Amino acid sequence: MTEPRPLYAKVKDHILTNIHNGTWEPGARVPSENELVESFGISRMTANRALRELTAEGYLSRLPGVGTFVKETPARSSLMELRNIAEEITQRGHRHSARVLAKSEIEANPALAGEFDGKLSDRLFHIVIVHEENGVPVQLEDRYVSANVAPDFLDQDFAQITPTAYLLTIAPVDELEHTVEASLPTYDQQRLLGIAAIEPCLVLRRRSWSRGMVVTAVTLTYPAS
Amino acid sequence: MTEPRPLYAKVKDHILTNIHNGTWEPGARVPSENELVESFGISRMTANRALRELTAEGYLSRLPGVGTFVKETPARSSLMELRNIAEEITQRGHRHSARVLAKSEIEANPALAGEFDGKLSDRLFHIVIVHEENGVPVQLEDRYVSANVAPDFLDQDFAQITPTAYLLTIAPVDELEHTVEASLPTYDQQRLLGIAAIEPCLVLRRRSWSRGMVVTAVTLTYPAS
DNA sequence: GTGAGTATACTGTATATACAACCTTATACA
DNA sequence: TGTATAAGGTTGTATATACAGTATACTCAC
Repeated sequence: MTEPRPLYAKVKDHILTNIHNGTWEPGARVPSENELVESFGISRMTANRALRELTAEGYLSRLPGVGTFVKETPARSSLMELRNIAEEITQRGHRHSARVLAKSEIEANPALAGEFDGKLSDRLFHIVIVHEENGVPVQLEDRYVSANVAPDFLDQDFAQITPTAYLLTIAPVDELEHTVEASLPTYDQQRLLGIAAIEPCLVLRRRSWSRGMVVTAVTLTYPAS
Repeated sequence: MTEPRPLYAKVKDHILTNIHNGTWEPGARVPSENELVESFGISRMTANRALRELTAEGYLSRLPGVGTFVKETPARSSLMELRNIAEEITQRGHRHSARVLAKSEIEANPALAGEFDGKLSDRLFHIVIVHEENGVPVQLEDRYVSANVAPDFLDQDFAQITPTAYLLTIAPVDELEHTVEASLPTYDQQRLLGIAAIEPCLVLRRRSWSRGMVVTAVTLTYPAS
C-alpha cells in the first residue's frame, strides 16, 4: 500500500478512519482547517479541499464562523439508489460476508409470472442470501431472477460478488420500481436475521427493468436496528 | 434573482445548462480549463473546481492529456415522486382530514442548522400534523421549514392545503433526499396515531431543495397497517 | 517510410496569499 | 446592568504560480 496518495486524500482517510472507528461521534467537532494545516504540515487550500469533499459526500457539515462537525445522520445510503450492500459495508470500514441459504431454479407460477410480465413457461431462478456486517446479519435478500436475461446466474459465487453487482454487469438498469413497508418479521425471518419477534423490519421490494424486460424482483428485509 | 452566485457556480450552471438543453450531447467535449479561463475571465483553479465538482457529481468524465467530456450515462435522478397524501386519500374515495398539533417558530440549534446547510441566525418553523383517513390516523408529519423560503408558512390553514402542496406553490423542487427506516413508535407516536406499542412504523425522512437551499425537512411516520 | 525524440495541450495536485462573511467571546462604555 | 464595539477564530471564495503526469501531434534523423 505504498502508492503515493495525494495529500488531500490522506487527510480524508484520516478523518474517515476516526469517524468509522467511533473516535469522533456524530456531532463531534473535527479539526478546523488551520488545525489540519498545523498537524499535517499542509497548506490551508489542501485542508479545505479535504473537508469540502467530505462535506459534499455527506460525512461532515460545516458552519461558517463555527466549525466542522461529523454529520448526525452519517452518509447513510439513500435506499432509493441502487447500491451495493457489500460496498456500503466495506465503505463503513466493516467486514461484509454473505451466506447463501437457497439457490435453485423454480417452477413458474401465475403470481410470479405476473410480477415478471412473462409467460408461464419462462424459467426463473430463486436465491435467498443473508448479508452480514462483521458477522451480524443485517439484510435478508430474497430474489427472483429472469433466466432469459441472466442464464448463468446460478453459477455465480455470491460470496464474492453480490447479485446486484453481477446483474449490473449483465444488463443495464433502465427502470426501477420500489415499494417499502414496515412489518414484524415472520418466524423464518426472525431465525435468519437473529432478531426478536417484536423487532420491526423494513421491507423493501424492488423490481428492475432492462430493455423492457423485468430482470429481477427482490425483497430485502432489514432489521430496524 | 440576482443573488451573487460564486464564480465556480456560474461556470457549473453554464455547463449544466448546455448539457440539459442538449447543446452538448453525451460524449461531447466541454471546454478545457484554459478555455474557461479565457471565456469567463477567471483563474484556472476556479475553472478546475467547477469541472472537478461536476465530475464528482457524475455529469462529466475527465482524461488527463485529452480533455473533459459529457458523461454517457448522465446522473440519474431520484425515481421517487412527491406525493400528496390528501390527494392520495381522496383518490381512494375516502375522506381526508388533518389535525394541527403544533405550529411555531423555533430557536435554531447547530444540528438543525446543519440539516438546512444554513446559518445559526436563520429562522425556522416547526409543525406537527396528524393526517386522517376517514377519521383514522394514517400519517404523523413532523416538519421543519425554512422561514427564508416560506415566510408566510405559519399563516396557512393546513386543514385546507397540505404543507407539501403549499410549499410546492412557493418553490419548485430541484432535489430530493430520502431515507427510510422501520422502528417501533415512541409513546407520543402511539398516542397520536392510536396504535399499539408493538406495531412497527415506517419512518420516512425527506429533505427538499429549491434553488440550492433546503426548503423543508420532514419526518413522516406511517403505521405498518 | 519509419521510428524516436520533442513539443504541446490537458488534467492533477499543492502552495501562498488575499479578502469577505459569519459566529463567539471579551472588552469598553453608558 | 445592559448594550455597543472590538478582536479573534472559522469557513467560503478567488487568484497567481508551480510542478508532475499523461496523451496526442509534430519533426527530424535514419
